[in-house]
Amino acid sequence: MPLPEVSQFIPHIAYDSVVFGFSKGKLKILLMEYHDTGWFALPGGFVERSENLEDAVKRGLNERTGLKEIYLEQFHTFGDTSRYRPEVMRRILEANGHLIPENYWMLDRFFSIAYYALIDYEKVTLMPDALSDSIAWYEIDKLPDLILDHGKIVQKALQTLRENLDRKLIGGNLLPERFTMNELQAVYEAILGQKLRRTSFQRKMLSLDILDRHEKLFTGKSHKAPYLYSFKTH
Amino acid sequence: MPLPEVSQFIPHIAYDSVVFGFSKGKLKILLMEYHDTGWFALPGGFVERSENLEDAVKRGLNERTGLKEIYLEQFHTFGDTSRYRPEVMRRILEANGHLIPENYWMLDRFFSIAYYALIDYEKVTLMPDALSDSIAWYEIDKLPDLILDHGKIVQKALQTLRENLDRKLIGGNLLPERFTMNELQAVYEAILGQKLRRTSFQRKMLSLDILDRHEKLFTGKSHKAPYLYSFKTH
DNA sequence: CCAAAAGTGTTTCCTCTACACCCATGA
DNA sequence: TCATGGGTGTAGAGGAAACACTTTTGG
Repeated sequence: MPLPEVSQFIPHIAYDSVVFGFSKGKLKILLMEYHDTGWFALPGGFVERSENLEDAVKRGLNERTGLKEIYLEQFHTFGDTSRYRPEVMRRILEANGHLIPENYWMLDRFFSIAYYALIDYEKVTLMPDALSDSIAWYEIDKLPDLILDHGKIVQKALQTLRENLDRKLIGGNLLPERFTMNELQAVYEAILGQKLRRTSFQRKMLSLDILDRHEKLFTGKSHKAPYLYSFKTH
Repeated sequence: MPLPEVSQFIPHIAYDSVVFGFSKGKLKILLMEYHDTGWFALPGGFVERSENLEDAVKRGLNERTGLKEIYLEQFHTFGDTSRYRPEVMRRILEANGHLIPENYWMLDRFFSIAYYALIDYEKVTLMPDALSDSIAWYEIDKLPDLILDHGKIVQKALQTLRENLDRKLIGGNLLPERFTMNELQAVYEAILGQKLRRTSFQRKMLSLDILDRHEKLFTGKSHKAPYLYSFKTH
């Protein structure tokens, strides 16, 4: 695959996405590992000349996860000069066997507009891009070192997610359509990083009047079967 | 003054600032009026090649208000293609008597990183820039029409300000060092757009343990003199 | 019947609200 | 002494937290 031409994209502008998923009781995010470098990074990309910013982010996420409808939230734009480390991108491109032209646009200084996404872990089909060995899930508290300021971006994403937890009905976007109260509580606990009281949590969620109660889920275990819930649509 | 050269600035990237001040019981923001167009816009600018984003915003605000220390908060980046209206900037430049070169960089598509600032109205000395007739205060609910999406930017700034009102101790940045409880309440009411109860407000503020109480303020009016307060520095 | 987990009732505590009252000030 | 606005005391309403209790399930 040839190097992207600057004529296709807007120079100096990139996005990075922190994609949250929930599985086996753990909060996870997606990371790319670049060929032959051992370097990890957030999935990101560039904006085409006539493309809306948010459409660019959705396009990139669709290419890597196969998802069409994605819950997205912009949370910060990173524009410090300390992000300007042309040797990092140079090494990534060279490790892919590219010959880099003089003054190549991808080695310029970039401003990164950061988004977080919330997705249903089960619905994702991961597809690495041309520069990457892999794209995979990593537990939020067991991340490898990331390039540039991507570690800081993850921390800011997590902080914003916590602040928005009550205001924006985040929980549902990380679960399948129908879920038990226990599963929802596990999501909240994973995001906040602390245990919550079972009875208080249940009452609080029910009092918000945002859940529909459905049939019970029989698991074969010898105890009362929990109800399934879904978020109200309107 | 000659047209700025692209070599000095990063193309495609701009910032806009919503500068809040409080005076005579009203919440106000700063607007520029451009020469010979009747057009109003937020104070904004470009980022120099080796300049941190936030330093660029502070530089721009310092040039227009004379203030050195400014409370700044980034709240959103606007990147829709609908913002790309080169004829707007062309008219502004031409109204200033400039001859515009072919493919001039200021007529390109721009992404705008928006900040809001909170400042002490009394400390400001307003200075218009080269393109503007004036820079002046406008009451937040009596704004003229603004160019491009600047109206949307103001709305988003106000919304973010309201959401952050409790979390970030905003009130103090809009007042002088020392103020009465009544003045602080007036700031809150102006931001929220609604009346608050006097006694509840006082108790709430005091219970937060963020205020120091100082001497009384004697105004010569025939009633009990209110205490002056300041925000704790710690 | 038992163990385990889900769901609900109840008591307690704390906070916010509403309203009243007292205080300080200058005319 | 009065009018005005500032500050605080207090009783009641509302909601969160803690704990106990009941319910449901399969072994």
